[in-house]
Amino acid sequence: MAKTVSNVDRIYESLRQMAADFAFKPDQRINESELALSLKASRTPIREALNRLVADGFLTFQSGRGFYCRSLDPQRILDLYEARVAIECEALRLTCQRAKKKKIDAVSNYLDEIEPDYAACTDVIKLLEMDEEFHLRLVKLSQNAELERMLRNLNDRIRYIRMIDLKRLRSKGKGTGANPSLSAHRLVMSEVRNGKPARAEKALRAHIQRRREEATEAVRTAYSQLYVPTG
Amino acid sequence: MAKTVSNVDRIYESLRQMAADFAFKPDQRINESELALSLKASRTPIREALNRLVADGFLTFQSGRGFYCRSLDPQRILDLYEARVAIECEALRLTCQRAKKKKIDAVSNYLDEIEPDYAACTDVIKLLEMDEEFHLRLVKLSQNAELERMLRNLNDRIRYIRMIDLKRLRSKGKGTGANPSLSAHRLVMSEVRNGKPARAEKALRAHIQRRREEATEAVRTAYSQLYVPTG
DNA sequence: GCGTACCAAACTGTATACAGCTTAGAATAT
DNA sequence: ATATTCTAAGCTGTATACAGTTTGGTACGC
Repeated sequence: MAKTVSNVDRIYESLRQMAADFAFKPDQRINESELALSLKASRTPIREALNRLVADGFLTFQSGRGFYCRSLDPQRILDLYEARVAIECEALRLTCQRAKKKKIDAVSNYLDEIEPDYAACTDVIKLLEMDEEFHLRLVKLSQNAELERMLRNLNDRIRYIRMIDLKRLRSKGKGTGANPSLSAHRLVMSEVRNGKPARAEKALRAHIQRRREEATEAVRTAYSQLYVPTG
Repeated sequence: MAKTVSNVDRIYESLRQMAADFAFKPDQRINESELALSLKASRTPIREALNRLVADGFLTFQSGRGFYCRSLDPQRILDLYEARVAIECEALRLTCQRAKKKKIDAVSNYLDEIEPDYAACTDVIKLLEMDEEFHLRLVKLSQNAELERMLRNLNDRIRYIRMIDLKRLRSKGKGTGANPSLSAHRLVMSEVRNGKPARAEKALRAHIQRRREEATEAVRTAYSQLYVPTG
């Protein structure tokens, strides 16, 4: 009957969601009292949660001036994509070294399972969730908890831009049928199953790199969306 | 005349140092009131700092039960070494792609500069500082702020074990003269300068891997040191 | 018109109080 | 002796108060 989730956890989750979605505009000062009011709590737990978000890379903190939303700097976004490559490719390498065949097949099966949804899905958020889930499962195969932790953090911080990017892709090439990500995922898995770590890594690297190249444009779009009159 | 560093920053730094040095024993519950007394502050800023340390991976948090020191699990330490490989090797790859020759040479020069100190140094802490500084400069060459941030965090969390490891190496092979790390560093730099990313990566990977293999034994030693009667 | 000094409002930083939960230990029953 | 319940001490979670700082605006001097 124990309350497993505390108030500060709830607040932290809310704020993280808000930060991920850029409910705070880039470089905007964050008003603690306002948040306390809207989240129905006092400033103390709010500040605790904000501190965690600083360490997560969502916010920055200036002594005496409070918390600020992270800036939306194209270069920093590119950095995040590169960090993803670092984490995911090393995980892939480790996976090829030591993952059980059964576990690998399970991830391949996951791709098969979601394929109908993935192909038909029009909800960008759902789409991104499935994509992240695949990449996360892939990294989990490495059996390295730290790499998994790092990927989760990167996903959180890069999600907003990836969402913008996906929206752009959909609106541009709508009705093209087969999703390019899905086939890229399949290619990676097939190389892993065949025990070709170098080829798998190359495929994964190319897959992420392709998205990375669109990031700068996505950041531009994100700005315009964040600053339109109607939220 | 502005006070650039706040109280909570001071507390955070103190606590991080304590956590890195395992002033809190693995899995030990952390008493906030005690800390407040010893750091001469109230519980509020203490808790803010503790929350940051949770996000940094130094502590864990259980709702209703407070903060706990991270456990000292050999597997988790091995994970950290693998994460280092991920970060540093990708950084190296990026460095070979885009770092200016001048900047690369500067890091090589840094190795030359510290060589006398490095060879003569008997202080394990200083030695580790120089080693970390080299690896950090190497990652900085990649011009990726995120990779740099990640390496700093990993260094903080792995430092204690690396220190134990270095102590063991020194006591075992004392008076052997040339330091194996230094020559490994030189090899990496020389491959980078020659524009051989694959060979540089292989050398760096092997260098970190060698330390990783000793980590389990170092954890064992760490345990025995942490739990001896006299601190 | 431009820059500076000053003032008030707003906000952050921290201490403190207290309610509620957790936990360890004593007392009791089996 | 062992298991169980109860109790009290200690600790965490959060609200609130207030001191000190930052900030934006206004009045004044140049």
